[in-house]
Amino acid sequence: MLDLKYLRQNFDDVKEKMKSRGEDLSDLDHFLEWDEKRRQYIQESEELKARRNEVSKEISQLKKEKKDADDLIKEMREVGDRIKAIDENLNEVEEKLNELLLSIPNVPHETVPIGETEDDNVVARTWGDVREFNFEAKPHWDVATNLDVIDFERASKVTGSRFAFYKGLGARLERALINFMMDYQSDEHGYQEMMPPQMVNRDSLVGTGQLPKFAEDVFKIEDWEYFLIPTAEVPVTNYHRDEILQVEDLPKKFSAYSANFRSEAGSAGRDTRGLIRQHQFNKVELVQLVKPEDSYQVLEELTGHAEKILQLLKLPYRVMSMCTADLGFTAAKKYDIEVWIPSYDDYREISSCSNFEAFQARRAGIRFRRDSKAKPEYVHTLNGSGLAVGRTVAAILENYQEEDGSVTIPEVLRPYMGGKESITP
RNA sequence: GGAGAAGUACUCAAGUGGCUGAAGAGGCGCCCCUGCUAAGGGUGUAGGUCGCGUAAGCGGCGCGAGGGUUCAAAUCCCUCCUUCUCCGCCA
Repeated sequence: MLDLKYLRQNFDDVKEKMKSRGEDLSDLDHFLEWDEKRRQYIQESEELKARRNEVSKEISQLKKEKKDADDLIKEMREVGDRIKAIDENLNEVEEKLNELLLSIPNVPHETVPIGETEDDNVVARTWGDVREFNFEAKPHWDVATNLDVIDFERASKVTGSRFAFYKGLGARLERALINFMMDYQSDEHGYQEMMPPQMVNRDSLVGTGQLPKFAEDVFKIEDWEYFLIPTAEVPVTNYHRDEILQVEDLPKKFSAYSANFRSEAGSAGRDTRGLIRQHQFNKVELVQLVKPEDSYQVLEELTGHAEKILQLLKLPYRVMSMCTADLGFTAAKKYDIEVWIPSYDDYREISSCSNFEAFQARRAGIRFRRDSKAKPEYVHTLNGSGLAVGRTVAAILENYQEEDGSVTIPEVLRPYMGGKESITP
């Protein structure tokens, strides 16, 4: 959410920047009108309320003196009616204004490349050498099925498409990755470990920006105002919702493992095979709440924290700086980390690291005070996957496969795999 | 799920229609006295939000949340949320 006053004062500038995101701007046109109306209603209403407060004291005085106050009471009855009418108008326009504000995406940072499609994303750096196979490399779903470590078929029987059973060493590998990532992020990068609720209420999803605009992407629990989380970002960022933090508490660094649930509405037919696009997947998420002046440096650090995991797993990747058209709704700047997936003969997103500046903090009411006398300011929020576990498994199965169908276990994971060095048929 | 109790400022807490636009205490800030500690006196204290204003400032809202009754609500009514106690159920 953008700041009301900021939007009022920089309306044309914001409009221009929205254009660079490829946003439909028709909604924006009412803003100035509604904003003006709102303030007009507030003034009228408050003037009457001040009068009512004053007269109420007079009435109280008169009553005490056993004098007649009927005229004043009658007058105030009318004033009360007028206030009620004005407040109804006010509520109406505030609702519209709020809805509009909640639907406006974040303003891109000046360092974000301008672009019109995902093809305009910029490669920031690449790491590692793509392996040359001297045999025909298989896609991970074949590798996994042949090793009997993942069962997609029975998952569709038990649940439906886009689900998987991990079995045996496959399940162990998934769990090893979760533990390795969690351990590493807290031990080496100073994140505080969190295990969040995996369902959240509506306010939390509004806070991080999934609602109201993207309701079709999240699963809602029938008969409840609860939703399955699409990412641990939601519960963890909202942990401090509607709070004022002390400056000494910043930065807040949280790492959280959770399952993630996404309806993948609009993705029918894409990545239908394998682990790449599931309705449920595991992810370790990094979340930071920081002082505004620190957030861009922290974005670089946090991206590095995610990259480090890929480096330790020795999986080749590249970092993409998302262009204005591919930023998503909430980010002011975003890096996607893409891991090499041989069967796609391409890099695929495995982590997404974003600086939201105050966009989420304003929605969620997360503030801090620089000292005991200072006015509260909004924190900047950031998050990034560190990493998406299912896609990491896919990358390992493919990049570490051998001609005999076995898969070598990356060294750093072996302590988590009971010392095993490979998964064999 | 059933029965009951409670949610008031940083904390504890008084308060059943107007002098509570929030007593009192603790804590915290400032001042005085004393003075190596401790004690005492005075004084201030919603750290929120919105509107108007260049500003000083003025005003609205604000007693868990949202409605309602009333000239006037922390106080009366309704709905909801949370916490606690007992019972039931349960990994």
